[in-house]
Amino acid sequence: MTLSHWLVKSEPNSYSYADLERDGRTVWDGVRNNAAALHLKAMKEGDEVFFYHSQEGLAVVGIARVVRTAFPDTTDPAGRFVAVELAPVRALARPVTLAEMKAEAALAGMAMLRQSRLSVSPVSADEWATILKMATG
DNA sequence: GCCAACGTTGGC
DNA sequence: GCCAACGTTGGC
Repeated sequence: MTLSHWLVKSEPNSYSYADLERDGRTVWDGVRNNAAALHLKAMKEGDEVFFYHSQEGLAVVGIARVVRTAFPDTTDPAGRFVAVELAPVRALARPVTLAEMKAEAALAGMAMLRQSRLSVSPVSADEWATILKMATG
C-alpha cells in the first residue's frame, strides 16, 4: 500500500504542534468544508501529514501520522462531516515558512498555496520531499 | 484591522 | 437554478 501525504492547518493559539506532542494523539475534528472533508476521507492509516501553523508562525512545524481513518465528527450536529485521529511523529529541525514555500519554484503547484483557505490539502511526493529538504537546509 | 478568496444561504 | 449578500478563513 502506498502512503499519501497531506497538510493540515491549525492556529497555534487554539491547537499547536506542541499540544499534539503533549497529547500523544488527537481527534482532528471541526472541519466544515467539503473539499477538506473529502481529503480527510481519503486519508489512510499511516499517511504522513505536515502540521502547519496558520495566523501565527505561518510555517510547517512538524509531521503527524494518521492513526485512525475517517469517522463521523461528533461536533457536527448535522452529521455530515468527518474527523480523523492524528499522532505526532516529529517536529521539523527548522520550520519551513509560508514565504519560503511561495519562493520555491518546485512548490508552485502545491494545493495549499493555490487555495489558501483550504484547511486540509494533499501534498505530492515531490512536494513532501522538497519541504523536508528545506527543513534541514 | 483590512481585504481577498471562496463557500454558503436565501430571495426570486 | 441563478446570483447577490453575507460569513469565515487566513495572509498581509
